[in-house]
Amino acid sequence: MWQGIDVTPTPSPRRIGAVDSKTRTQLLDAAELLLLEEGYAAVTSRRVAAKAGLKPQLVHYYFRTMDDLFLEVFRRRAEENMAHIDRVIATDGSLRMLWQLNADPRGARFNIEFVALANHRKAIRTEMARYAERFRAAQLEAVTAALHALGVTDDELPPIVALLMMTGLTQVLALEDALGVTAGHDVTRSFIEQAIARIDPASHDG
Amino acid sequence: MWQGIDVTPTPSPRRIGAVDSKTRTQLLDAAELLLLEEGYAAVTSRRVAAKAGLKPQLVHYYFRTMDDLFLEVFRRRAEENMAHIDRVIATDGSLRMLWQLNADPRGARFNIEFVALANHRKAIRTEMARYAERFRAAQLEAVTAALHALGVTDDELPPIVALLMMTGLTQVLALEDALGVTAGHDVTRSFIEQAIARIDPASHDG
DNA sequence: GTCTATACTTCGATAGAC
DNA sequence: GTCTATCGAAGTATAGAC
Repeated sequence: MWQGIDVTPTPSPRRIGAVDSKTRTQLLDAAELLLLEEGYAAVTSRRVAAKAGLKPQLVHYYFRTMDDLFLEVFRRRAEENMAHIDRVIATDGSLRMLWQLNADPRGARFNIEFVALANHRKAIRTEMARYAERFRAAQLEAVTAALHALGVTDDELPPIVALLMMTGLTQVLALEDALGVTAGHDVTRSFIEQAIARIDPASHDG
Repeated sequence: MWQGIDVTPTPSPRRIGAVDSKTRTQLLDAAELLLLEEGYAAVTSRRVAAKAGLKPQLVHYYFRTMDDLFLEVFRRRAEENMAHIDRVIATDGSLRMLWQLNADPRGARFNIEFVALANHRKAIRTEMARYAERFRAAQLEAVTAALHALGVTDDELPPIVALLMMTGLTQVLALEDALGVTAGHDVTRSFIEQAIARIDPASHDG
């Protein structure tokens, strides 16, 4: 299990609540919901507490700073995603499955907020980079195996290019969807699915 | 010229500074810089004013609300981008040029912040959607013309798919770059450039 | 181990002086 | 047309009571 790395320069003398506390989990849930619904700027100690039906000061009892809270929200989701990816790939590492894995719009939305946050919070940027590399490695391995198994050479289409295109495309679709701009999305999705079906006729939907 | 649409429900009686004021421009510049450097959460009336070397209350003299300020920052950039796109396409609408147009990392970064902002500010979401559609239409027209001129049929590669893939790819490259994750980026960029050179040998770099 | 009283800072916004 | 004095609400964080 992932332990989390404490990078506190001089450990604060202040006391922090137990990590297995039910209240702590409620605060994390509330923070995550708030982040998804209203963006990171809405995740303040007062609003998180209000959403959880608790006193604002409890946020700072369980999390030394707001950054610590953000980090925990991120890690929790990231670990879950990582496990999900590993599970799916182990079961069915087909191109079709890898496409579906990336096409989840909820994950994309979560991403948008954290990327923006990472833009100006060093601790979060570092943690995101760490997970981004793990996600990338796991998916690249699967894409490489899938393409090679189908006889696609690196000259025709390098696996990393296929992966980055897939990631970029799903990201941009999710992003525009959030804006309410969806022209051409269906056409694009079915084109990709047909392209996958063409080079990998064996894998098909349930 | 774009006029801007006032959607104020009941027009506030409060007085607002002239749009051609030099001070107003200084505030917009400061806000944009702050947004790029530290993210939207750093764009507060006090910090914007401090960066411009002015009093905080001036922000609310020139902009009724902080949302109005954000909208103006966005519109200013968006108009500039739109003009740039139109100019480039009119001069050279080749695939190569369209790729380079999207590959500008500064624009991508600006985008990230505003997408995150748009996630929970309706007025900004609406304005972003409006411009997203204009950008899309202009670029789609150019991509369609370029592909058809090269004999690429819609069955082989629909223009909207090509455009969304290009947009997504450049976005994901910029985004990862900001995180410090750049593995495979160079390989991908040169693969795309070679692919463009292959189907469009006439267009080449200066 | 859990929670609360409280300090002090910064926020957006307005009313009114020049 | 331009700018300032000031308000009330909300922000993070700590020290100490239970």
